[in-house]
Amino acid sequence: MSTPLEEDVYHRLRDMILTGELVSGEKLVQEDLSARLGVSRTPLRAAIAKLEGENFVRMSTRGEASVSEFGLRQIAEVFEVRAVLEGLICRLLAPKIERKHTIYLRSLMASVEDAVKAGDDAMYGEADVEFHTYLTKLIPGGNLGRLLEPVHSIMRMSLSQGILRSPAETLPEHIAIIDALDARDSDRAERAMIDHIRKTIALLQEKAEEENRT
Amino acid sequence: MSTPLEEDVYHRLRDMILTGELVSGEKLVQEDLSARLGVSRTPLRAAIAKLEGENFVRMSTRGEASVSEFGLRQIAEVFEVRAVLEGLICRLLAPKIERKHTIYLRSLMASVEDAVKAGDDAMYGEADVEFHTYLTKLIPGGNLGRLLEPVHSIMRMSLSQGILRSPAETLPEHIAIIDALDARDSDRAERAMIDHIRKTIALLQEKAEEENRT
DNA sequence: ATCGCGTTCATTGTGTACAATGAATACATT
DNA sequence: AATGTATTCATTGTACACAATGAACGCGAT
Repeated sequence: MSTPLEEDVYHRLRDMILTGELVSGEKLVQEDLSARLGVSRTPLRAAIAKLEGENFVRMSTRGEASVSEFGLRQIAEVFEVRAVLEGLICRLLAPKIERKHTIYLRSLMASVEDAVKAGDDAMYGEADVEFHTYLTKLIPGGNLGRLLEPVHSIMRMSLSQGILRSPAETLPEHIAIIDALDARDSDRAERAMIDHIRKTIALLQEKAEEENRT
Repeated sequence: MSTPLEEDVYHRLRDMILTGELVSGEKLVQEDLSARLGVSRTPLRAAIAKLEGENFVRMSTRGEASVSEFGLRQIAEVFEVRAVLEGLICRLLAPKIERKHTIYLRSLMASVEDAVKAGDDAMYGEADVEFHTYLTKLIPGGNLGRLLEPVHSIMRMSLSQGILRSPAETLPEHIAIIDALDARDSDRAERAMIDHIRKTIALLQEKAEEENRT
């Protein structure tokens, strides 16, 4: 029992939400879930409380927990936040970023390009997430990082639903960000990152409208 | 028992952290706390888990919970986030803000000015928080608002420690923000808010250095 | 004196039992 | 039939008891 059950349950529950195994808005019945996960209600409640703090779960006025709603509209909202926060990251990072990091990111992008040319689209999304989480993890202190972790989870979720722009669009944008970082230009890096994410937001809003129309 | 004990305990615990009754870094011993609050460990643990999700509490590798560290340095970090997020709020709000809101904010600032002239500095901080939380609550959906709630708690904490700039500096900045909102100028409103908060950050960093030197 | 070892002790993690609450259902009354 | 009312039932909230784990401490061997 090296790892507490609570933590395990927390991760599993979180994954269930992220993968859509637990659908948005679905009620979380403690007894059912504890049976399903093979644990008692006690660690489950702890996990739910933590998820509630992270806003993955909402509590009704009664005491009923339900999965927070993550429709296209909500994802767009979260991405607005993501845009300015990751912009901030670039701004803070640019003045003193080390070469090895930008080199790594460039190589990551190069490998994506190769894979896409070879017809392997699967790894593209993963590399996209990696690009953004990598930058986040470079910030010392990790306070900002902790704030962005749930946001990146949502990002992963959104692209598991097939919501993303083509590499042909995003790759040059990523490169532009790296270039600005290499140039130690805080303003340009921040701007490039914000523009990059806002273009995805525009796509999300388009899709949301389209969905509403039907 | 209309309100669940968990929630009550959660609020009390949170306040204890915010008011400094529980000091930064202090270990949270469940038995002690439950005795102190007059409840069993069960609702206490729920509250701690939730606070952990909100990053007010950190868990050690063991299982020991401790109050997250909020020194000047950390507050400055949080304020960086606050700056871009509240900037975003202004950006989103500006295009369609209603007159009555800006009128209210102006009257709030006017009353502060009067109070300060009369020598009442106490309400100044409160009005400052009110200014920022009011704007936050204007955003529909409340997703962004939930994200900023803990941040504003920290803001309140910081000024209970007497960390703030004089009204002579900040009042004109607040007015400038309101003006930009009234003009429906998103860019200017965002910029004004960010500049406003970053000036406070500069003060925080000054203080932090000064503190380190001693 | 220092290092290793075993024993206590403090503290957290988990399960289970029970209380409390609100919702759904069935029933009676008009 | 419709409405109001009592009763069951599903579900959460709380306490408590016990298990498990790691730390502090003392004690003996070298």
